[in-house]
Amino acid sequence: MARDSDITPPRLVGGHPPADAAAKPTRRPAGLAGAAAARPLRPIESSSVVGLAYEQIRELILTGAIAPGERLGQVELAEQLGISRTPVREALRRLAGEGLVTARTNHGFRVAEIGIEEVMRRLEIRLLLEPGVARLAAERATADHLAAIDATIAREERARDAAETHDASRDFHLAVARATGNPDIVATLAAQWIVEIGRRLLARRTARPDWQGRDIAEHKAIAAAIAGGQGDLAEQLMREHVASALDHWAAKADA
Amino acid sequence: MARDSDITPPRLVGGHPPADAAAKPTRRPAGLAGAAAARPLRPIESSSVVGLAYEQIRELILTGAIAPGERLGQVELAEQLGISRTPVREALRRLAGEGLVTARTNHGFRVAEIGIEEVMRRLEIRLLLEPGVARLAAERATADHLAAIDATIAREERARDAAETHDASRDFHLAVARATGNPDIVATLAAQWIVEIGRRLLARRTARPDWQGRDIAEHKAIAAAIAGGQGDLAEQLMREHVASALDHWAAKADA
DNA sequence: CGACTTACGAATGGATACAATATGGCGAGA
DNA sequence: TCTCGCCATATTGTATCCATTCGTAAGTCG
Repeated sequence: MARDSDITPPRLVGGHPPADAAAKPTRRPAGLAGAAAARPLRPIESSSVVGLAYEQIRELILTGAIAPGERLGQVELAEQLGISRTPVREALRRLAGEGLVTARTNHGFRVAEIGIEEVMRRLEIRLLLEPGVARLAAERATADHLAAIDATIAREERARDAAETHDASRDFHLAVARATGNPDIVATLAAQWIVEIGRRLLARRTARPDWQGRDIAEHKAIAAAIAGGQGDLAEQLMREHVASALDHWAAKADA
Repeated sequence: MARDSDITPPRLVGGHPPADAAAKPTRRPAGLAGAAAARPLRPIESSSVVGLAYEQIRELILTGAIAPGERLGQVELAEQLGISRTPVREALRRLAGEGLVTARTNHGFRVAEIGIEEVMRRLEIRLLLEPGVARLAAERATADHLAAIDATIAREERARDAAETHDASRDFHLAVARATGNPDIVATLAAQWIVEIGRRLLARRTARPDWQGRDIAEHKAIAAAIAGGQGDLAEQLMREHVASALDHWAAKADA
């Protein structure tokens, strides 16, 4: 079959994947080479057309190429992807399960809208989850986990635009979650970012001049607390960290 | 996650989905009449065939009619439902998105397995979330919310078997989550129950003689704290409530 | 002149047909 | 007897086709 392009293999987020080994920070093949170690053989990434369509449509949505609220015509997508409508529909259905698109019978699929109030709802979930996650991470993190966390901070410092900054920041939080050893926590937390479509709302946030530097500083403090096994401190720092983001958005909502 | 649209119906509540009207005869009788009857599947005879197929397959999995790990043959399901494979596939893909079934390309769909360690991973998420949820509920609950919470406790007391008890107990926790006013919290929490396939593992838990009564008593105490606006107390009681469940399963895991 | 009706076109939902892949049995050879 | 390789069959994956519904806009009546 048309194996046109190398695909992004295991989805980072979404669904409830059973195993988490091979933790991959982002879809960049670069970086961590020998970390796998455990099993020399990795299962083959089967490239079904559905999977490819899923990846591509997802990327279109996440990069903002298709705006929130916009219609996702099945024929149009199928033609552009060079496939038939059937796999497109299944890919869309899968995206709907993740909340990236909405579906109404006989009305087709649309890119999910997201407003400030929804961002705040998600942040509230993070505020409930992440302090405890940080505590667990401090109690359980292995050396590999700590290295992975540091790597995301390094990426954050190297980031050159809002999108990279956002991705690295998100991956920091997911790396902390991974340190709990509970893959379901990672999946649940990752779901809170899924709907931040297009990273556009975030662009406004990161536009605030001092934000990025402050974010990184807070991340470093949290990482240090985790590395030092200081569960109470990590919990408290993470709570303040997420709460400040929530406050920031709340202020924006009023304006 | 769950947004409106009929593709994402309520499905959080205990009972069966509401009966749908609009009986529109399918234009294809497709006579393999006597072949069915193996499973309690009734042919679908309404619009939105995917949704209905989803409901029925989901019910089969949740009630344990199809055991975890068992294969979900597309043709078999399609024939028993009296529809074609296309909507069946889409329903299965949607169930895969929720983690109820697993999908491997060219290998078909299977009912997801779940073991004690997975139940514990889910409980750990609940342990992170629910204390804070209880606090928020105490701060925000309206009279309607309180009534809904009480209703689930009443159902719990009326329950006559393990399945009813389990459903009512789950609905208590979801009703508390609903009192936070954040629907995403409800969805996130609900996802933690989704994979408790067949309520079978739970049957063993509820088999413990004093369990049900103790559960109800704890629920009542939590509800009282929420109704009284005692956020600290509600949080603490909920933490102990969930923690005891986690301890219980941990003990089981050792045995 | 405006609101309602009604046809037409386009796109979705579902069914069927075809292609590709895996599963299981059988036989040959070590 | 066990293992490997091959073939038949069953099942999944994808494409194509038909029926139905929705959106739109022209057309008609008040």
